[in-house]
Amino acid sequence: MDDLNDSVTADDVAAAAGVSRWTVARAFKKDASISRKARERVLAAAETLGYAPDLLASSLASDRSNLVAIITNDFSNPHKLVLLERLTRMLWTAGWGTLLVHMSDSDDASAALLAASQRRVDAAVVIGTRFDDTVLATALGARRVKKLVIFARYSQNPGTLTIACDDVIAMRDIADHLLDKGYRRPVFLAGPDTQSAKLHRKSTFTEYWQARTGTPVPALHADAYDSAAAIERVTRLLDGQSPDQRPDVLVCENDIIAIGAIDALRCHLGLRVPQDIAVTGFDDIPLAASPAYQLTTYRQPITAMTEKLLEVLAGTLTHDVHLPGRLIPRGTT
Amino acid sequence: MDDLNDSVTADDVAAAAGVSRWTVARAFKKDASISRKARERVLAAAETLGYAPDLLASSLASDRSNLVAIITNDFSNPHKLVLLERLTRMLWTAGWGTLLVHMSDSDDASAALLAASQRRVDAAVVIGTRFDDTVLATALGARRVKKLVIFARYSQNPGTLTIACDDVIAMRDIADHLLDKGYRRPVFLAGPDTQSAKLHRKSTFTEYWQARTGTPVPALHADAYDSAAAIERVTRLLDGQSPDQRPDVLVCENDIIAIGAIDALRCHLGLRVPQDIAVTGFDDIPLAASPAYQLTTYRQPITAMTEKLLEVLAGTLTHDVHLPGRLIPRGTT
DNA sequence: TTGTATGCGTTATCAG
DNA sequence: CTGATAACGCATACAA
Repeated sequence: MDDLNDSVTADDVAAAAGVSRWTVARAFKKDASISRKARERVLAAAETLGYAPDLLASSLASDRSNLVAIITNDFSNPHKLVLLERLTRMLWTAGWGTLLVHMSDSDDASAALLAASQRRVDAAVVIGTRFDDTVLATALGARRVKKLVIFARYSQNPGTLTIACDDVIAMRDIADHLLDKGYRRPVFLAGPDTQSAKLHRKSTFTEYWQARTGTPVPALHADAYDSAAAIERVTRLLDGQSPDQRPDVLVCENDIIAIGAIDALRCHLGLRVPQDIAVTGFDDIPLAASPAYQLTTYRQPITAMTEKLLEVLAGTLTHDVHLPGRLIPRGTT
Repeated sequence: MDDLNDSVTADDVAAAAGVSRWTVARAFKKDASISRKARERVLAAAETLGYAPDLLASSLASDRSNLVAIITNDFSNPHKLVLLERLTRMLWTAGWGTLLVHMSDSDDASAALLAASQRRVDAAVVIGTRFDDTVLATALGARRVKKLVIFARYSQNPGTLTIACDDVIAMRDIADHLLDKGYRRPVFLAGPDTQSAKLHRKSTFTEYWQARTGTPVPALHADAYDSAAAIERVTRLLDGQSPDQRPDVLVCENDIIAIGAIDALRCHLGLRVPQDIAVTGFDDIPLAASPAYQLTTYRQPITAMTEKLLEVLAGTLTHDVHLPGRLIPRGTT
C-alpha cells in the first residue's frame, strides 16, 4: 500500500487488467458501453496500482478542462469568504475544479482572463463589487473565455451571464420593513461613486422610497467598500448635527459598510442603535448575527445562485438570473 | 484587434514569423538561447495573432504545471481571507496559478490531495487549523504530491514542510506584555480539544507563564473555532462567578475566539473590557483593529511566510521555517 | 462490447 | 543559435 506511484498510466492498468487502454478509459466514464465484468476488473486493477486519470492530459485531448476560474479583486469583505466557500464546495461536488485568480486593479482584468484562458478553463466566474464593466468588456474582447459569468453583482455586459440576487425585490423589502417600523428619514450609504459602478441598490431603493412616500432619499458615498471608510463618512456626516436634523435610519449597500456605520455611531458619536439611529445592511455576513451588532440585513440566496451557476456550466441555462433573497430582521431596526 | 482567436498555436506563429515552432517556444522562455532578432519577430507575430502559450499542453509536456493547490477546510475564520489574498497575489506575481480545494471533513484529505495530484500541481499548500495530522499523513501516503506545505500552522508530519509563525516567541511576547500590565490570573481559551490538534500556543503559553510566575494557567476549550462557540464557553464559565474568582485576562488562541469572548463579556455578562477582564487574540484580523474591539493581538508575518513559500516552490528551501511576528497592543489590555 | 489510429499543443533532447 | 524527433496521457471517431 505504500509503493503507490503517481506515474501509473492507463496503459499500465490495461496491462494489469488484461484489456486495452481504451477500455480503461471507458471504465472511468459514467455512461460508457462496457460490461460490468470488464469495468470491475479495470477498477480493481486501478485500485491496486493506485491509478487515477490524469486530468491534464484529459483536458488537452478533450478540450474540456472541468476547471472554472474564480476571479476576484476584493478580499476585504468577509462576504467573499462565504461566496468562496459555497462556490468551491458545490463546484467540487459537481466535479469542477476551481482556479482562484487574484485581480489587483481594474486594468488587470485582461491579465486575469488571459491566465484563465491559458489554463483552458471552461468558464470564468467574476465575483466582487469593484469591477469596471467597460474594462471587463474590452478584456473579454481581447481574450476569449468560453463562458464568463458575473456572480452576485449586476452587470449589463454583452457576452456575459449575470447570476445575482434580485436587488429590486430586496430593496423594496427593506423599504417596506422600514416604513412598517415607522422610519421616515432614511439616508442611503453606498460604496465609492465611480463612474463605472452600477450602484443598482442605491437607485432602486431611492426610487421606490420616493414613489411610496413622496420624499427623496439623500445618498452618501464611502471612499471604499470597507468599514473604515464607512466610519469616516458617517462620522463626517453626523458630527455636530442636531438630533432633529439627523436621519432616523442608515440604509447601507452592504454589511461591511453597515458595520462601519454602527461603529461610527456608537464609538465616535456616542449614539445608540437603533434608539437614536437605525441601520440596515446587505449580505448577512456572519458578523451581522453576532450579539454585538444584531444587524438587520438581507440574505442573498447563495446556494440557489450557485445551483444556477452549475446549470450554466452544464449548458442548460443561457440567460441572466435574478433570484429573490430574504430579509433578516434583527435588532438594528 | 477583434478577431483574435484562442486556438492560435505555436505553429501558426512560427509560420507567420518564418521560423520553426521550437523557436517560438524559445521566444517565450526567459533564458533561452535565441537571437534578439528572432525573438522580436516571434513576439510581434504572436501579438498580432493573439497567441499565448497553452499552459495545459506545456504542463503535460514538461511535467511542471506552475500550479499550486491551496487546500483548506475552514472558511469561517476571516483570517483565511487574509491568507488567501496574500497567497494568491504573491503566487500570481511569481508566475504560479492557484487551485483552491475545499476539504469538507478531515477524512476528506485524501480526496483533496487526489484532486490536486490529478491536476499535476507542483505543490499543495494546506491552510487551516482543523486538520488532523495523522489523517493528512495517510492521505499523503496514498496519493503523492510533489511538495506538501503546511502553512500558518504547526505540524510534525514527515514528508511535509511547515511554514508558520513562531508560536514560542509569540506567546512569550504576549505573556511578558500581560505581566508588564499587571495581570496575574490569566485563563487560556483555546479551540476544540481534539486529540489531533497540536494546541501549540496553549502549551507554550501555560508553560512559560508557570515558569515566570510559578502559578498554573487554567485552560478552556470552545467547541469550535468560531465566535459563537467562544461566546457559549465564556458565558458558561463566568456566569454567576464572583468578581474575585474571575480571571483578570482571557488569553485566546486566535482573534475570532477573542472576539467571541469580548461579545460574551459585554453583551451577555455585562462586563467591561479591559476594566473588568482583559482579552488578547492572535492573527490581527481586520476586525481586531475596529473601534468596537481594539483587540490586543499578535500579527503573523504573512508576507515573509509567503516569501518563504516561494523559496520552497523554487526548490531553494527545504526545511521547516518559523518566523517571528509582532505584538499589536490595543485597547483590550 | 471492445480494439485501433490519430491528434491535442507543447517541451526535452539531440542533431545540425 | 536553430530545426527536427519523440514523447506527455488521454479522447474522439471509427472499425471490428
